[in-house]
Amino acid sequence: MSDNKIKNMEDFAAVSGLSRPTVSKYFNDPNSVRSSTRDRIEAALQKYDFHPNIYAMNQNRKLTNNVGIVVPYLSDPVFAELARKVEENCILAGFRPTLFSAHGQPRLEVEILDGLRLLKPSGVLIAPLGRTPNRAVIEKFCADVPTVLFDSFLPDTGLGFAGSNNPQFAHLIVDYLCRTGEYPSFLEMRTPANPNANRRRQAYIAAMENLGFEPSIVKIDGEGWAFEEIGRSGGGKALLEKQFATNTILCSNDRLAIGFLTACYENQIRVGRGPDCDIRVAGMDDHPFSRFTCPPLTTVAQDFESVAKEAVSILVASIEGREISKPSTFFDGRLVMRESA
Amino acid sequence: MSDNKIKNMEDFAAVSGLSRPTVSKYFNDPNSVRSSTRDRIEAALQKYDFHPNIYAMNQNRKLTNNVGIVVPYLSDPVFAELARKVEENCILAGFRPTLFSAHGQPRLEVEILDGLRLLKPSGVLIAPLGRTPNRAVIEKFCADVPTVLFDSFLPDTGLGFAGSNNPQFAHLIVDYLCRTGEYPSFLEMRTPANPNANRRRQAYIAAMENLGFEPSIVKIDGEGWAFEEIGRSGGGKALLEKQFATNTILCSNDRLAIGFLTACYENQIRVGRGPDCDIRVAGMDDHPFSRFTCPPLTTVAQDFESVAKEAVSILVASIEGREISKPSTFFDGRLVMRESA
DNA sequence: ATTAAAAATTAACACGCGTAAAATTTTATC
DNA sequence: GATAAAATTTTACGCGTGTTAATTTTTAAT
Repeated sequence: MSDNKIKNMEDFAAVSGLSRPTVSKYFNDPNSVRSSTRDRIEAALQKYDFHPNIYAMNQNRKLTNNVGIVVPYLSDPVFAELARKVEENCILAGFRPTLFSAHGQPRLEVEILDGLRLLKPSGVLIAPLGRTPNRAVIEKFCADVPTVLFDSFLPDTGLGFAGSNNPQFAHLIVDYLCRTGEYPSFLEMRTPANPNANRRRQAYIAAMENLGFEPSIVKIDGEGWAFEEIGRSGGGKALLEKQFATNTILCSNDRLAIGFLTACYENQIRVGRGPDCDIRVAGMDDHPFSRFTCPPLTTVAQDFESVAKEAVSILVASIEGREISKPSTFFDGRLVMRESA
Repeated sequence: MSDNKIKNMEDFAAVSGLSRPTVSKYFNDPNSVRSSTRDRIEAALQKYDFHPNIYAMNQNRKLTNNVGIVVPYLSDPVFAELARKVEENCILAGFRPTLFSAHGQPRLEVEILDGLRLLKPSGVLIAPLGRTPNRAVIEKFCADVPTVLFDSFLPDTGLGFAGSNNPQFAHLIVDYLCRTGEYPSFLEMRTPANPNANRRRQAYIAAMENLGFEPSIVKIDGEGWAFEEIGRSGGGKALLEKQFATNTILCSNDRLAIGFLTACYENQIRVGRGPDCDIRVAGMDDHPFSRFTCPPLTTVAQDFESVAKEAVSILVASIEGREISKPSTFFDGRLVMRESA
């Protein structure tokens, strides 16, 4: 640990008895130098702990080691989990991921993308907010920077996509609910913050018609990302006004369901599938807290791990110049039966 | 938008009819040039949309625009919220914040700090994991990089600290619970992931003794950051074994309380302050989800906004060379009365 | 031991911008 | 309009690394 004034690669090359270009080669790919050379460098690294200046590196390199990860709303535990797994996979693939959240604001999403351009990243993984005005911005961005979309699909944009098979989610839970009791009414926001909501609604309708039932959708007011509060107030109002066609409610997502469960509690409506219960409630996503609601929420679990892995693997393939065999993958969800339905 | 091959500041200076050093001055501080000059540059910016290469900038600048934000666990919505507000305040202060989560792993916390050194940030805001083996690492880091701690206090470390007055939290809620009913037993993890837990326990003891009651603490097993599950399983076990001295349970934090509420539900124990209820439950933090538990959780709200603002303001003061009048600030919590207690 | 191939060295330029000193121009003051 | 002050230009060097071409050294194969 005698780091005697090793200020740059020049100095470090000197103390390791090599030339700077050789050392530079090593840092760009340790396997590009002879193993005996590699050993000398690594021995010197132990003694002097030198780190190349990343700004000087990135200034000249065609490809930085940076990867940007952008999610619409990091305070939403579903996205926090997804982002965590994407980050993990990026690190495993040898990248330096940087995490960004649009905090639900389209303006911020644009700013993040602008900032990312300056970082000259090797690639970007983005779960778009999905708001119409930003579609063009994201398309433009994808044209400039190797970008993989995840979670929320945009047609003909980016290198590829990995996300959930939202229609399958709705079919799965609708089938389950119908099989085990009354057919479900659907609860959602009138203007969903996330475009996956639309696919889930459409699949709900299709699944219902498939089984010969009349779809029944209750749309509640509320803007933004405070889904629980929207589910509570809007869902409570819908309950009081008896807007639901049946006593089985399928919520567009778990966060909405969590708020709706609170509304049920406030109105002394017993939730569950027991004989003494008034109503069944189900969601979609398998939000980290869904297991801890009262009663625990029946839902469809997203396969975060597969989504994250696939998204990163598309990016890696593209960066390494390989063909992308399957640009878009939609992973099936898994039914999670708990006590709420 | 006729961006005709403007590749660097040289080119851009040419098309704006100025010299490169003047343009460079402008980008480092628009007010450092004459207003007529500023206008010419900004007019040219409209036409050519040039952005200085941040790698070249940061290579030579004494101070980069970067600020690192490090939190122990981003999937915990309490930290997600806190991080969001810190980020917001950094942007307002003119910085480029980058967010990192240690994901509860001390090893990752060290790696993040190592990575941050390379970024040569103007400053770092860190909420330490608080695990003993990392204390030395963080102290060393603080000696090298201007660093402000938040949320979790470490004595004699960094430029300053902003966090919650955890002892006051416990006093506040203990007083409330004693005033409105039976005195509380305390539920916590045997080996808390977060060091604030220790301050809360000590303050619970002090508050109880202050009021002439015998403190009663139930410690439950469980490692890691899955607090809800630990609260559910450990709390449920404690309930069955009748470990609690009273029927009022104060949980060390909201996430533990959320899990404990689930345990109560599973054991058909009615939670609340009504005459038909069996038990009262309270937490600390005001977790975003606490308003939506069944029943809604009585708790003490952290003043995230003040903590974030103060932490950033300490950093800004230090960077601008001003005296830091008050290095450590502990913000009081606000009692949030809901139905659980 | 000879020879071809692989790896390392040397020398040099490039990247894009910060910054400093001296010379020049512009602006403000009286 | 003269003078001082402020802003800008010119010139030049520095930052730490990537990268390339020509040369030398080392390794592997015969």
